[in-house]
Amino acid sequence: MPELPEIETIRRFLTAGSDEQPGILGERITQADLIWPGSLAAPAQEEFFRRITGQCILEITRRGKYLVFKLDDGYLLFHLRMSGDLILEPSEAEIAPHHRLVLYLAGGRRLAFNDTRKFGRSWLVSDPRQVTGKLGPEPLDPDFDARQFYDNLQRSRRQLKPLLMDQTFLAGLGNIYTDEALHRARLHPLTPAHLVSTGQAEALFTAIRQTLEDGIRHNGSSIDWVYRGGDFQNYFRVYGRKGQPCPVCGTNIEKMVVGQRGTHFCPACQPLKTEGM
DNA sequence: AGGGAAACCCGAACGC
DNA sequence: TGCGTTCGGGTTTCCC
Repeated sequence: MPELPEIETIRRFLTAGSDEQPGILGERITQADLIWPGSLAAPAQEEFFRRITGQCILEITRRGKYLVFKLDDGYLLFHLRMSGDLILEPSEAEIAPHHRLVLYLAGGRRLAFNDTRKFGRSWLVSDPRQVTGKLGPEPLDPDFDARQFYDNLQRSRRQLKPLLMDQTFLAGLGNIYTDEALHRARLHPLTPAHLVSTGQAEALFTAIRQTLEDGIRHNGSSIDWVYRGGDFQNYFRVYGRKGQPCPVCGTNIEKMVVGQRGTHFCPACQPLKTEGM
């Protein structure tokens, strides 16, 4: 389930390649095959085929959980949602189950958008901001600092967990890394944002960055049957560890539902701060 | 404004 | 073993 570190891992792989094969920068798209039309959010199919064919992939960047392919003319964006993946394979390989969109490259390879649950989407647009325009700041952006983060927290009375997962507040955190970052910062998921002190905001800011950087360093997490390659799942402090000891204090990790999401935390390390405390 | 829920999906895990 | 049921997870949309 790709969050920022997993998306970044895929981005780096497609850009720089691996020991086995080079990346795809500079490759020309010779043909596109839309296997499940629902995976294309925009434009309409005919226009998509007309505009994508013959274009070169110049650059691959990331904005929040979106992958942004810069083409000769326009941008191709992917959101992998829960179960999506981008796979590089020989053009003559058999179309695997759950392939939704495939782009044939001039060099004899094929980029496949594979998505078991059909949640993922792609867009071909002239300006990526048409898709990513409402996203909040990038947590790893050097120009974004703890002070701005604190100011943003001050403006909200929402619970930290849903707020951090709100992509218009901060771009890139999903359920897993949010739980991990809150534990690292010793903040309860239900803490009202405006009650977070400057010191706590700084700790949370640092925790978010460290959690994401650790995830990226480990090439992301490979959980479920989805994305494979990373091993950060072996270093989770709280996520999926209900009933197991907190790595800091040994108290059993608890699980609750916050904003309809499974939320893991240590009741001892992350006490709930309320108004008046 | 913000919380809750439903919808979109399907494989895995669970219960019997 | 095999069947039916429940669950999860990112985002959008709708309702209160």
